[in-house]
Amino acid sequence: MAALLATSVRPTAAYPASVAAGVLARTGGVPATVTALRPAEIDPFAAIGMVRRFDRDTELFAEGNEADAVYKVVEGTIRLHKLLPDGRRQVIGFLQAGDMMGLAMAGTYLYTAECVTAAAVRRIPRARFEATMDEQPALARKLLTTMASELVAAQDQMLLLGRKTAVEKLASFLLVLGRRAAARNPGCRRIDLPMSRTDIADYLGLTTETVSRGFTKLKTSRLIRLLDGNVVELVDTEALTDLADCGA
Amino acid sequence: MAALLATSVRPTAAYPASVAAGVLARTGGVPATVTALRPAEIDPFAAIGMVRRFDRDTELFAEGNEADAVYKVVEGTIRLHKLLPDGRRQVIGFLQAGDMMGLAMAGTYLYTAECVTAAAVRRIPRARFEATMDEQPALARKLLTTMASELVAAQDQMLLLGRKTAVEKLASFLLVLGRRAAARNPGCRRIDLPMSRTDIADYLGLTTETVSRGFTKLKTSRLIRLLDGNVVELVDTEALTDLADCGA
DNA sequence: CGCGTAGTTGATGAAAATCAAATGTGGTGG
DNA sequence: CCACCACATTTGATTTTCATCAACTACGCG
Repeated sequence: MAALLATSVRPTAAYPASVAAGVLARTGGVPATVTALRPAEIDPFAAIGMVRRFDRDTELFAEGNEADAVYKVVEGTIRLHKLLPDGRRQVIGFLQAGDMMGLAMAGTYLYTAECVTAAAVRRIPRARFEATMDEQPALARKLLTTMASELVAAQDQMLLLGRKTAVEKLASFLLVLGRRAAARNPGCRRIDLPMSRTDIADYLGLTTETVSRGFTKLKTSRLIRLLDGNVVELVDTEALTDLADCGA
Repeated sequence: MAALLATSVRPTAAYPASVAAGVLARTGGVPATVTALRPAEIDPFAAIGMVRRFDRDTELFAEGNEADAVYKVVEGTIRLHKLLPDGRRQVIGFLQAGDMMGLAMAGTYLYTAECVTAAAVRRIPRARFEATMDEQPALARKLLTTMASELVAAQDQMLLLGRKTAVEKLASFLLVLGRRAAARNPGCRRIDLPMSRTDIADYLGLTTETVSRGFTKLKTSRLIRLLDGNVVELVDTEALTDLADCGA
């Protein structure tokens, strides 16, 4: 059960919020004019905090660190995990642009956050975060909705971890990523898998070997195709959904 | 994998909020004067909705039902679960007095809620709930904190389901219940287990047989004692914590 | 080009599921 | 009050799935 070595935080660049908003508009799929017109309504945090860039495998914060800030992913993929004392690891989730972390409201972070890919992350100091909520009462309700859907995702993951077989877990995982990809890019059946087999295994409660065998099985039965560059094509979404079963 | 039969909703009694507040004060450990003085500050929902009583094994709502209300448990134990099409069941959580459900903010409930014991539940229609949040902006922030700790619990449960062994799962489960019990009744090492072995199994991603063997193992190694009336005594909390490992 | 790591595939083992049966327990009716 | 019944729990035997151990292959990078 390999525990990834935690590297220290090494931001490769930092921008004030105004510059970063431009970065977001340019790199994201959203037209720059829209974000420029009413950034606060689209993202209440767009004007708060700094966007920092990090190399892949960099640790943003560790389980147990003082929770002094909330983060919002601007670009790249972030991995959250928890560890058992003997090194067994559970990946709690993979975050992409728009996802938030550190909202746990506890004194310390309850999981470790690391960059799966090079990433840009907006860091909002807790004091600023609280102040913003004081100014904008509607914000708490928006966040409540966000938290609610995170909770729903967590419950789906419980069903997956507790009751699904290895192949069902993998099919579910690919379908969820497929839906995320389709949301950004409608009709797209291809998904990027920037994370390693070990990451996937630790997310699904399996081993790398079992994940690998799962991919082979799905490939052999023509439900997916493995393309170059860690890209997977969902060939038979129908059959994958049957496998994954539930509404997750 | 036995799926419990869903019985229809059969409230055995209903009280207006004012009467129910009295019931709460009398049956709970909180002095009646305190709840009587400032109920809204202690529980913003104390004056909203109706408290209904239900028999054990009654279904409150089912996965897929229109989510037209939010609930707060007043008394008794409620079980939330999700099902796979083939009947495999995952218990998402056990709720006790003070816990809320139905906050998912989706159009339909995403899990089924059933009474483990006879229970009293305050039902807050969604419209009233939204209106109350409009009136009391601070409420959303309180709920945000509630949701955050639910999310934390869900993440701990992911670690449990994905990476812990059968006995570790059981030890963790007992410790969490033990902490809950101690919170209500400081120093208490005895916990009531109103739920069946099947419920526990479906909560921990195991079978009843494995849960039973786990109890036997913990009993034989003198970490717990099984008393009459589904009561468990945590004899060696130290050793149980070692077994359960993590901070969960 | 070769080294190192990530991923795949194969053989074996262990934990938990499944199958099966015995034992307890609470509730009901005689 | 007791006997009986249905069902929950425990215990035992066997099977299955997935983890572990081991080897090989492929890919990326210096």
